Amino acid sequence: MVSSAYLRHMEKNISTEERIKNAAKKIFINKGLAGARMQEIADEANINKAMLHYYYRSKDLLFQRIFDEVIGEFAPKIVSILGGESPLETKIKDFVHHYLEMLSRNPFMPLFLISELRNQPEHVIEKVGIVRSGALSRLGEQLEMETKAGTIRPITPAHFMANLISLSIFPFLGQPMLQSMFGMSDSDFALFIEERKKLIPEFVMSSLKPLS
Amino acid sequence: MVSSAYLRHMEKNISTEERIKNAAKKIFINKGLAGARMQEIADEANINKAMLHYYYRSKDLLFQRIFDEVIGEFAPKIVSILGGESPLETKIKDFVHHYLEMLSRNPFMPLFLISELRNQPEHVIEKVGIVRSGALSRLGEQLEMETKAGTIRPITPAHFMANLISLSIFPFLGQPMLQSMFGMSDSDFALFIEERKKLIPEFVMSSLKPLS
DNA sequence: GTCTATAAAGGGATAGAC
DNA sequence: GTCTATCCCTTTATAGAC
Repeated sequence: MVSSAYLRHMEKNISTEERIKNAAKKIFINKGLAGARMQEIADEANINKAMLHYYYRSKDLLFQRIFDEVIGEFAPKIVSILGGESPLETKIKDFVHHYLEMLSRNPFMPLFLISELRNQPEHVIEKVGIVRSGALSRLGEQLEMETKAGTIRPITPAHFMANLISLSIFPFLGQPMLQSMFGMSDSDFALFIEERKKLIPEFVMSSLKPLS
Repeated sequence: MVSSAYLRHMEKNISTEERIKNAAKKIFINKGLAGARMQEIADEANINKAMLHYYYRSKDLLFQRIFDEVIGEFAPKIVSILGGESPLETKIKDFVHHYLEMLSRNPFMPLFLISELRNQPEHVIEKVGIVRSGALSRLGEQLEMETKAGTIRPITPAHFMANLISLSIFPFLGQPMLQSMFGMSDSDFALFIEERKKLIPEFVMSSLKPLS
């Protein structure tokens, strides 16, 4: 038996906790751990500071929760796309399409992840599970197989991944720079990213094409 | 007439000011504006906190000085390489070689610049002078000319620059990630970057090659 | 110019009433 | 669960002696 008082309690509880998490995510992503202020998070969530500590005990714990959650949204897709059974070209297209789409909605996520990643790289890699899952070794075998078959030029998984990730993610990191340099408005930039959905796979594929 | 007392004074003055700047650069680059502590900078410079304020008045002013100076080291080379008269392939090679070399010595500079750039994008672009100098328009004309001559596929300057910068700079931003993912030691990573000096120009050139 | 001591502000965390 | 008030440590900045 569940009392209606209990239900009301849980509703409010969930709602406040969610509000805090959303507020904290926004502030942390924009300012980082060191730059974020508990007061700012509280204001964003329309509650007072004491509530933050009531629910999450400390700034560090709150941050850790947010950080892990963001990684959880960001990472598993990489593993499933790259570790899957699709042909190389499909993987490249899927990867680029999925991430440009996602980053268009969350353009500050890369800077946040990369900044804070430095403080706990091993924790993150473990949490992402890209190594543990074997996705990388399967990708490596795929690259090796295609090389032997003569369908692509030889390339190591590290360089392949570095190229793919660089081309997809960096433009969001350099967005202010690119917009200033080329006088792009926000909608220009959105169009620019849209173009890259086609351009990056072409770019990567043609660089892999064997020299005839 | 310049007294020897004055010279001693200036020597010490320059020396202390330099020491502060070097210390501040190191701390700011590693921790960012919000994460850096004046005490830490003072310790690094082997002086006391009061000196920092004596020379630079406030943390914000000290930061601004450092930030501008770092940009001054980083940026002009881009303008001179890309805005010059060399053939496209030479520009690509020069760009990649110069920046991978420089970033190998200063691997934290990209994160620092990109993080803090968000707070003052227009100031930076003006300071860099890449637009004002006309380097970008000259590069644009060069791309257009080569396209008309049929020596390369059509590409906009924005995408060209985005590709080149992404491939060169991102690996340093993602260094912890790449090292964890592929189990690279520091010297493995150095070798990885060394390989990219050849790989990136090949990669970019082959993607520009007209479809036969 | 350089130091010690201290003021002043900022910001994370807790106590206690409701 | 939520609020107000407050503690207290950290950090920036200044005063003042040398």
